[in-house]
Amino acid sequence: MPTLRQLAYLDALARHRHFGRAADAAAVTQPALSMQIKELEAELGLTLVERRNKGIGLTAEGRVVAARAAIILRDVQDLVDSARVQSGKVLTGPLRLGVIPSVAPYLLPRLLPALQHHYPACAPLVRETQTQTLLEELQRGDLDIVIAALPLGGSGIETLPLFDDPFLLAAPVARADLPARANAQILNQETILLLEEGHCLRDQTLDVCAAGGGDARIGPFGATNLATLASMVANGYGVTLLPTLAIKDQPADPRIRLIPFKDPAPFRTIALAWRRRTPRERDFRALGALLSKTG
Amino acid sequence: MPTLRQLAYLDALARHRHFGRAADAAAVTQPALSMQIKELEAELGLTLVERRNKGIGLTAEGRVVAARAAIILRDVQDLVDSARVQSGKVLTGPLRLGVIPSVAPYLLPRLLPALQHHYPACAPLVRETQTQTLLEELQRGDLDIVIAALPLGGSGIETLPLFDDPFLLAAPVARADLPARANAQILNQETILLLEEGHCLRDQTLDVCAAGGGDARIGPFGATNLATLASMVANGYGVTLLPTLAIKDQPADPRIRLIPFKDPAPFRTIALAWRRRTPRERDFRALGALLSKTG
DNA sequence: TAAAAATACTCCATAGGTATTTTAT
DNA sequence: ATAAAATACCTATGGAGTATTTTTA
Repeated sequence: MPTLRQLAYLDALARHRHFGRAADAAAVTQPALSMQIKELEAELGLTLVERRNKGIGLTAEGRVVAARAAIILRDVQDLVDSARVQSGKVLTGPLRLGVIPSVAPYLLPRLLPALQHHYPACAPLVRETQTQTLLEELQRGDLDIVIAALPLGGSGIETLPLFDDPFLLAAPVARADLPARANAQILNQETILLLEEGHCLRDQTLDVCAAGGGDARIGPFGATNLATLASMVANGYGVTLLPTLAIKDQPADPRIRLIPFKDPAPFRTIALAWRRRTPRERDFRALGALLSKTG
Repeated sequence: MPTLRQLAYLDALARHRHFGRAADAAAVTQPALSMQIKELEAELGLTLVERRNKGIGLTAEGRVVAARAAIILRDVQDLVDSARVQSGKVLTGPLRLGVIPSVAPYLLPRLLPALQHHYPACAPLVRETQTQTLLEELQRGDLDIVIAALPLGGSGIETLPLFDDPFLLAAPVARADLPARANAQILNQETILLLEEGHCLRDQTLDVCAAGGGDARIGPFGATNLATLASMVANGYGVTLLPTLAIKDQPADPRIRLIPFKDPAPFRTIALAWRRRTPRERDFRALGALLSKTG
């Protein structure tokens, strides 16, 4: 029977496609990892790795075995996590937290100190990227928990809504012609500035546009973060929707006019998401409670 | 991170509830197993085992951890099996085969030699017990494959029908009053001898009785195998249904009269069953093909 | 020829065995 | 008092490190 160590080394190799870097990731030397892989191949009677000069590759069999190994390793991690939870410890140890870019800079400055205060034994590790990537990493077990906007599809994902985050229309302050209360139809006459493809906020903004008739002009550049988007608005390139979260703790840019929507105002819902089979649900609900209190 | 060895020892301990016997099962000495369990407890920060004088028990946490460990160990076995299948080997190595008692003595004498002949590297390990137990052991991964009668419920179980096995009415030879062709109604006038509770053949026989009106008398004893049942019939205690499989290769008892049913004759369907997620499906289909050819 | 993996070798941690003690009923 | 697990101690295996060679694109 192979050892977990061998499976972990194979997993590292599958991720890095390079013996040396995989060994670094596994915190051992390259020969140590090479030997274990060789041993595993001998034990299984298969060639798992195609040794090449530049960047090795897994064989077809190697990919199958590595995929199984990844699942096993995740389940072992779950076993360890379940033990930790059962020993009564709430939110202790590493917490690999993924957050979408349109939330991270506004929520984390409040969340992380609160987490440190209420759960000093918790060691959060934050990763910021788009929803799709976060969910994939969640499924693989590379992340423990994700903060993103609903809807969060994907089987095996459980969500806990945290709060609704209404959108505001952000226009250059010069646009005195705009009314005090916006509606979706207004957007039709405007150039809408958006985040890059793949950002959920982009899609949510387009949804609002569609609700208003849907023939707004789309700005030529996609921003990578809301601050950039806001400064594009400030400089008169167009208008955009900003989530309340993004402006509530920020100093208002005097060149931007923020216009609330008439009821019912469009909004997004920020939620926690985790793997359904996680043993750490109690941890995650505790985090949810903390976020609701903090937010 | 715990080692697979530690999880395997915990699994053995959960099964045997006794350090010494678990150590035997794991092919190590008792202190070796004790040490690893202790190490695992230290690593997880939990007490897994209640040490008592007579027969230890797992704690609540221990049961949870052991259940997870069992799944992980089964998945590792699947990984190894998948490697074996991928290396092109068909039906090699151990094959833990479960067969119901009303099939085993009639099918195995033909199956095992054929298996030995066509797949000499295959090492079958046969277990004979009732369907319910077989299916549980299949799910747990204690068996690789099961031969039983349909229907075989249970999620995650895949079945491959092998052949239909018609029932014959077995009566004492003195019963010349019975017609040359039986039907379900005849059973109403008879004392029906059955296998013990839990045998699927018992239920199938009762189903036939129910189809014939359902007020036959049930014999007072439940037999544990068909040979006993047949000898009870031979000695005039009543009648029963025998599957064709059970008599086709056996010397006929001259004191028993075997009466075929009118079409459509009642029958049972013998099938293979395996875990849906097994990596050995090719092995099992090969076995199915062999059985269909042999049978 | 240069990057990367395999090999050679040495060392040490650790799993396992035997013998014995402790514990719990 | 006895069965069973823990402990003590020793041994041997094997995993890991360093240094070096081999491989391959």
